Amino acid sequence: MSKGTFYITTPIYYPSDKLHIGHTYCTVATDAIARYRRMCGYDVMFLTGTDEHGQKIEEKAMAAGVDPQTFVDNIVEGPGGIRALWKLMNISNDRFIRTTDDYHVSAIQKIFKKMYDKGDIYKGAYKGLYCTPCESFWTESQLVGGKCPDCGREVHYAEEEAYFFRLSAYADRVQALLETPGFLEPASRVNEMINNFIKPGLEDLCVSRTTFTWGVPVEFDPGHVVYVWVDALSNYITALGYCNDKYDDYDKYWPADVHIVGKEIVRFHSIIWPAMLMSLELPLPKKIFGHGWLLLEGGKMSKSKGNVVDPVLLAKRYGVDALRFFLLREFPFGSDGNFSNEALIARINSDLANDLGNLVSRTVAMVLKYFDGTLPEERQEAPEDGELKSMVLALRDIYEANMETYALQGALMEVFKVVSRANKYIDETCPWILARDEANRARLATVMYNLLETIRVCVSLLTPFIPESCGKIFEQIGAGPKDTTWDKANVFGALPANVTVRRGEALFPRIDMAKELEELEKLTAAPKSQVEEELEKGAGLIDINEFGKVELRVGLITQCEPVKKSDKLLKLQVDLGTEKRQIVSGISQWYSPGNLIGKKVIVVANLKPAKLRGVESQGMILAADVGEAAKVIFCDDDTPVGAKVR
RNA sequence: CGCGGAGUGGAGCAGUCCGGUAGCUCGUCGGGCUCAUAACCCGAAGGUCGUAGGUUCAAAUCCUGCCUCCGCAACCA
Repeated sequence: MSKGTFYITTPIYYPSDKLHIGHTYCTVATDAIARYRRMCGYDVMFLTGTDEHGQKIEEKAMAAGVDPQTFVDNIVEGPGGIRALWKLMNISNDRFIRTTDDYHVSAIQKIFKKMYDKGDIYKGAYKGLYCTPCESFWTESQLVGGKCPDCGREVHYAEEEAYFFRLSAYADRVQALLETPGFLEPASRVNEMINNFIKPGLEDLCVSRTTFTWGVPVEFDPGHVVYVWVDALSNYITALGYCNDKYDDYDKYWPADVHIVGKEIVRFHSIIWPAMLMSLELPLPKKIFGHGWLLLEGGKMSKSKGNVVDPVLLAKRYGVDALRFFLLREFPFGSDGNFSNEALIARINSDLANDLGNLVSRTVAMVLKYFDGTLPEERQEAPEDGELKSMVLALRDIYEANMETYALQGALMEVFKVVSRANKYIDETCPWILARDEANRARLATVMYNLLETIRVCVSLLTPFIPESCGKIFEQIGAGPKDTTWDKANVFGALPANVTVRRGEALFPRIDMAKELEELEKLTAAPKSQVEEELEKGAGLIDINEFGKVELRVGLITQCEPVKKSDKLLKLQVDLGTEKRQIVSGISQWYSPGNLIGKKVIVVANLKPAKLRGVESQGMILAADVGEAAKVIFCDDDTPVGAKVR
């Protein structure tokens, strides 16, 4: 019966913040694929998890006043955390890995050592210009006036020891791999990888850090911690038991059939990860699939835009299945898609409520009304049954073809074509007219049976996408577990002839679009401003002396021009009364030179100079953040130039 | 000339590889039906396929230039 194994993974997510709809999208898609494979008879291993090390976590934990482990424990396992989110979203992962799990940590140390012993990891020097007080390396181009861009002090040439992975040694093999059809999909990503990273030359990769401690220590060289590449990517094998005794499935499931990843991390998975595996002399994953992003109003989702969509809110409001369905039905899996509340509600209403939910509802209602819920066994076929039946019989193959190429959207579209056809079939056969004459009893029963069979097949195929709702529908149409298998999905006539239906609740209630949009607006429109949040935390308060360190003055803009080769920068000449300053400001998207010349603004006069796009900036002008945009603070015309502001 | 994606009826998209009557979903308008979650079914209106050239009997599709939008990367002091 088993068709073999199928190992599928999501990325391991970084628990520095709550996860948003984008992470949910990726995980839900992976879940649907995993469920599909199980339904087909594969022995599936579906892995997801969290990548918990690194400087950012360390800093976040410190800011929250807890140790890093407590911090990540809370985000991962705590209430409203990542595991709770996956439970809510009905994710069927077989395993969950945390990179802070003991077995993973010790496995990473062994992996690191293996690569070191082989000579693929070597101790080298991270060379560069070093600023001692800032403990930071800078490249030539990052320097400002030859000095540290952070503090403005002198830098000196220094070397710091670090471990490097000989990525360059695998460049040719990686390129060949990338060019292997089917390895990296969608195929458009292949050129991107080759043009951006292979062609310019692959450099060896720094794989250890000494600047923070929250990571896997390099066993044979304390003081170094393993950097994210080795630590995180290896999760795909440590979770199977590679280099550890916790699990024993490596031989069974590796190599992975597919790593589902977001397009932003395609590079790590299609270049660095294979090179690491080559070094370890392990088989390579069969496929990397880079899905697209959900964009909001055409732009990227980001915290600073305040437009991060909360999956919990949506799932609770409309149902987990409705959200799952929307994500996978609305967007082509490989490309970016525009998320909007309108689209969500429209999709739920049209496909789930109007087409599928209503089809089930009207069919069950008719069987109850005309036959008291149980069909008689007499049948009478008619020519108009043919088209519906043949569509149902052809559906599984078409669906399968789509699913095999990760065209989740296409698979769903095909199922709904048949759902629509069934609705049309009701109109063609007019059961309510048949019901008027007892002589049509056999014909009427046939129509009902055909509808139930159509629903059975369609819903069987929808199970990987909306598992819970499908269970409820099966109950309503009287389908038992043996009627809803993959093998029965290309059979017409699996339900018993005298099938009994049961009335159930409305599965997908229709949503009042205008009302809901208003509600959603209210719920999402009031995120706390950053200032409020910081005040709440009691952090970020300064005393008057600290404020006094900032020298603010009124300045008159006398000249203004765009900085060449820059999208955002304007070069301003500002008169401060006692002196003139050149200030570069990133506001050209919102202001043209004409709107600025002659205006009075507030200038931070004692800011250390910095170089932006090669142009020196001797201060900064104050502007308010308005979402992504900036609004410069202008002074009244009669404010004297040079006046101190406090 | 940094890398990549995209511009197709009001909205969102398919079609572009392999030129040949421009298609889908939603919305709008008209009609039908009454089993059903004011749902369902039928019909109609609406597009010089970003733009300018070129190749061709024929271009949304191939070639060249240009414009606009988006993402990544660099600069939002």
